[in-house]
Amino acid sequence: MDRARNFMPGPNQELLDAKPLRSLAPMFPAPMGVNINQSSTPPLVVVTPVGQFPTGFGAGSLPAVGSLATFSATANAFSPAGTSANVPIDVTPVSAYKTRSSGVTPRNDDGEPYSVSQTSASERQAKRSAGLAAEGSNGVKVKRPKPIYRNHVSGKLLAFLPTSDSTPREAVEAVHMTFEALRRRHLQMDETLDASRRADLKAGAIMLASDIRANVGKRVGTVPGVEIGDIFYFRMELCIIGLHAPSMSGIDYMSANFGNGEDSVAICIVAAGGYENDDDDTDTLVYSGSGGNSRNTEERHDQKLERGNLALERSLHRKNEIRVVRGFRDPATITGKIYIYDGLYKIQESWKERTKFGINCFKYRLQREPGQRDGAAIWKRTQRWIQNASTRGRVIQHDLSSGAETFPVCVVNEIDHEKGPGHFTYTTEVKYPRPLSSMKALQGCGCQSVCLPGDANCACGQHNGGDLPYSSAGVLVCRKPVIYECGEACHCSLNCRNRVCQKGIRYHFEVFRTTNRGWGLRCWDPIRAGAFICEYAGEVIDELQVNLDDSEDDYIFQTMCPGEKTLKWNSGPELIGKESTYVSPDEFQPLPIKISAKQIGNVSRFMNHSCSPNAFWQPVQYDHGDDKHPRIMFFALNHIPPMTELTYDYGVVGAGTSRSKTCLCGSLTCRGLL
DNA sequence: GTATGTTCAAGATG
DNA sequence: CCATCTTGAACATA
Repeated sequence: MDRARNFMPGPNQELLDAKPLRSLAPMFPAPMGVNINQSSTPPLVVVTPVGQFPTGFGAGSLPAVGSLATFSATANAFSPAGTSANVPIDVTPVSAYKTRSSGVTPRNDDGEPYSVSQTSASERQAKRSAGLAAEGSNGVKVKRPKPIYRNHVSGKLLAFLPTSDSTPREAVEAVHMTFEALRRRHLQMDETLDASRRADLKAGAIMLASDIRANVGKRVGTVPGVEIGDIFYFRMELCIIGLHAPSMSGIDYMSANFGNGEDSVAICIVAAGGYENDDDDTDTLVYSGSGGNSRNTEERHDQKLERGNLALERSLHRKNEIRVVRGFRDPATITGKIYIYDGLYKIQESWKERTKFGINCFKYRLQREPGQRDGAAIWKRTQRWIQNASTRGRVIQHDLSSGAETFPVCVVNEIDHEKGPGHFTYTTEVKYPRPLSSMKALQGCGCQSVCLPGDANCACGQHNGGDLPYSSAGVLVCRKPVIYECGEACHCSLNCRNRVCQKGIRYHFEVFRTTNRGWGLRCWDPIRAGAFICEYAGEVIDELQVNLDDSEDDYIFQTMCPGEKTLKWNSGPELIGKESTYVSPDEFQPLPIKISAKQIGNVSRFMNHSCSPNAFWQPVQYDHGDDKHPRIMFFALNHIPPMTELTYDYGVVGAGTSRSKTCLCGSLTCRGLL
């Protein structure tokens, strides 16, 4: 529908021509003047296959690989040295590390150099070709090409770094997960020392000093690997993935050469959501210009038409697309803020307005480009459902848990006429074959009131390896073989931060009909990386019990080795110079526990497999001490936007198992079988 | 709950 | 190349 417009020359043509210089677009065999980045199609397909990279560029530094088969092979048989050995790349030692000497050594060590991301590689390509500017007279000049640093911290491979054959989505995810790992780790350390809590800034400083980032350089339009609906909790996250560069300012803009001189255009805004306008209309947005507000030393004054304000004004006339990140109050978090990437908008009009403080301020009305998938609209919708569950339509069962969970678990089918999942009994917890009292007891701590991080006398802290596993916000810092929460033997209160999973589900789940994978699980709430999601409830199968019915296989949980994305979630330590806790697939030790959710279970039994999952399982103990049969808890691998299907990696099945099935996860790095 | 003050870093600018 | 300026978020405290 909107497509025809993309091919028409219009007032924005020069800008459209300018754009591909800074994106992946030149690699497409596209006719001149076609705006490739303009997403009239949903950005689900925005990922660029690696094969798009010309084999010759970058001084031959990129391998001429790129088939998905190649990637799956490396993903399956991951070995750190082997993988990186395939990635020769020009390495520059990291020399700056803002948090002092702790981590960085020049490249003198045994580890292999590692590629930051293909996005950076493409940036280099873009910068090299920028001089040629063969695309026409309107090439955008890159104003300040920055050196591309390679990161090499303490001689260790950095946890989540994408390889050169990562898709843009994987590159962004990898950078983002690295940031989150660093942030959680620094928060944990800060809380131990009761020091400053700006772990977001610390993580950001390390990321930028090491140049671990995606989509370096400014661009108009979509950012490769960033999808509409993606959620964030800190401004620094937007910065390191290349969505919105300024760490504070709400307006990101760039200068460009349009053939007839330099001009500035706005490229991204963060609408902080302070001004709640009409509820239902998420497609228009009124944004206020910046400046003029009173500062400590200055008086209030009228806003001036300069910098960001000027760029917005120029963008009104150029009619270029502007990315919009919308901030909302998130009632679920204490600080209560969440940022949602809402896709591309255009400015319709601007005007001056006198504020209540009596100063003139600029206002801009933005209209969302049609044909994009919902972003902020989903947030508004799910928040409404959370406030009043009866506003959720298409419900075929209002509470699958029959009141067992704090919040009802509804069942919806928007696909076909299935009436609901087959019968089972809902239970909130796993059920052991033997009474808990007969199992080995878990040791407890003697802490009064609550356990505190850094308390050497807290037995639970010591049991967990010295640190409490959760931050004060209840977010898991790092994967571990087992996590020991405080339990009955502990003297601390139920408010202790070391009691998370035992408090049960805190989200509004819905079981929904998928198009091709039966029933699936998703959530109305946003879930931040590291947050506890749910337990795998069911019956623990006694090892003595044999001859299981095959039909039960679909609902059996076993601790099989998950893929790389999950395994690397525990790689925070080496980022701050501590010993890596990475467990390679070779070293992976499965637990004997098997849980069947065929007869009894909870929402977890509806979680489908994905080779690129957003959740992972983690053994947790709190009501007994038998480490071979822990409870299995699911946590978020990365931030999960509302209404995103929750998936985990079912793991690699050993050869000769009758259980292998064709995988339908649809991930670009799908292993094919499960 | 909310009002206010302090501190912070990236990138533009001169 | 470097110093200065511009921004408002995040959080602590009142």
